[in-house]
Amino acid sequence: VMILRSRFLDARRKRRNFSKQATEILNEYFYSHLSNPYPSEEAKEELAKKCAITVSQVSNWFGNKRIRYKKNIGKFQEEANLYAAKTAVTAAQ
Amino acid sequence: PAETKVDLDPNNPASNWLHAKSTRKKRCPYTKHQTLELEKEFLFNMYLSRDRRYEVARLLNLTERQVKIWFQNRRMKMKKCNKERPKDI
DNA sequence: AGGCGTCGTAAATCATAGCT
DNA sequence: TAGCTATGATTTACGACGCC
Repeated sequence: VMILRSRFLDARRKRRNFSKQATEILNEYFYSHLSNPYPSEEAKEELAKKCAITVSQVSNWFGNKRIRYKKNIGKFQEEANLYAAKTAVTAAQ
Repeated sequence: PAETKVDLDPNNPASNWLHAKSTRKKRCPYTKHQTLELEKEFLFNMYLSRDRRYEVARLLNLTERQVKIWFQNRRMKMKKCNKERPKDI
């Protein structure tokens, strides 16, 4: 039991960056909802499923993204353009 | 979500989304001792009586409001932990 | 009215993964 | 590999709203 407990706690402690695909999905949502980047609970659940992460992790990601974007919009301009172009292409199909 | 003043983003129209009020107190991390004592109290009871809150605040040199909010946050944390770990070990 | 409850969040801070 | 920074998670502090 103690071993399981410590193994579980270690697993929680060891943060891993999200996969490239997951980050892609989250960014697509963020930049296509830039005027109101607040996903509903349902949207969060869908994103969580698509990204294979938890709803809490989705909430954390949006919280961090909103504040960091706001703090330095210039730094994210390139990224914003990239995803804007991408969704434009998707929409054009 | 909260509603506040106009954004001071002169060049970016994209972010109209809001912020904390300017009157908000800056977050000030509690000391190890304060946190430890609060945790001990929480272990004893998750909800604080008015008298107990006054005592804890006095002992830890926090305001009663800070203690009240700490307990609210702590309960939310506990709820979150329980949800993400339904299987008990 | 008034106080304390939850819920969702902002903003600061922490911890460390993962580059250079 | 030593730093440094980017990134995910956690910690304070509220606003909005609910129920006595």
